[in-house]
Amino acid sequence: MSHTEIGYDKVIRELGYRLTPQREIIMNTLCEINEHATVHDVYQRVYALVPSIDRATVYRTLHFFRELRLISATDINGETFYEVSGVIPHHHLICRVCGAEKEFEDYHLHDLINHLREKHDFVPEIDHLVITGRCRDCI
Amino acid sequence: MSHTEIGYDKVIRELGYRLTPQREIIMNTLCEINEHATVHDVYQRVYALVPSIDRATVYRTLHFFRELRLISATDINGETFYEVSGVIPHHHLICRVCGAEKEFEDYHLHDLINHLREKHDFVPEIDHLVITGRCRDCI
DNA sequence: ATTGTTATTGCAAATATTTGTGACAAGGAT
DNA sequence: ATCCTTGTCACAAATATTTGCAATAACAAT
Repeated sequence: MSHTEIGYDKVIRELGYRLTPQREIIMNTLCEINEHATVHDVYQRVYALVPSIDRATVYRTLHFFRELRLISATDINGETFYEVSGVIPHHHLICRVCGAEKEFEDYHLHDLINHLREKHDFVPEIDHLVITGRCRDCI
Repeated sequence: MSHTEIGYDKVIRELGYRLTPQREIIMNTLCEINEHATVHDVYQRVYALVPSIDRATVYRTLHFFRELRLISATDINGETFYEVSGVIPHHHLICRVCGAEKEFEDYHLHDLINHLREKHDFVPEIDHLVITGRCRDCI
């Protein structure tokens, strides 16, 4: 997921916010990591690059990006993981026993999403769903 | 959700753990609140009842209950809410704009769950799903 | 009932996260 | 290019959450 594809800078500016070096660096970092990362992961990389950037800024920026839906935040077992929102959302199955992780594609949710839209007047925005359970080997 | 229905004490003992007054009080508190509550909510009530119980114990106990799946933990906008696991799981639709909250019943997920079980060899354990999006009034 | 084993707790210290604030800088206007 | 407005940042302080450890107490065995 390259940041050039996203056009996040435009989104930020069009909403009246400012594109700062800190935000650029943090977004680049998330793109480089290219899988879900914790605040700690992000800060570590950012610090290696520009040590003057404060932890609070990393926290605030990740919250900020999430609010704009530029990234997704996912709670897995009490820990929060951040990831750049892809063009097509994807989701995860995680085994509670062995921890195995498996992607599953968004179209599996289409029926559910349509149903909620038609019968419940609700438009779901499911950027990154994580479903825990048991995988084949742990049933 | 009354604690007598759950038989949580048996679950705890059968797994070799111990039923302590602290655990009883915290479980009772969750049952009394009877909707999703934050750590803060729980601690406040517990403290009013037995001030000697430490915050750390509340944190640890909630994690412990969750691990045993006696309660569910749900992340909503970065805040964690705990709730006693009901006999029949239920889920929530939350509007990102106005915050309106609406329950939806488990059977809406049955197709998805069956699909994941049959085609992906994965048995989902979805205790308490929260889907954010936009409600009718905010579309 | 008493004893022994060890899971659990309270306390304190460590770590993680959020928040207030003055200084700074992004970006629009001139 | 310079000036203004005000959103953003670094820093420090406040709060929230986790962890290490010695003392305690559940509960199984006797």
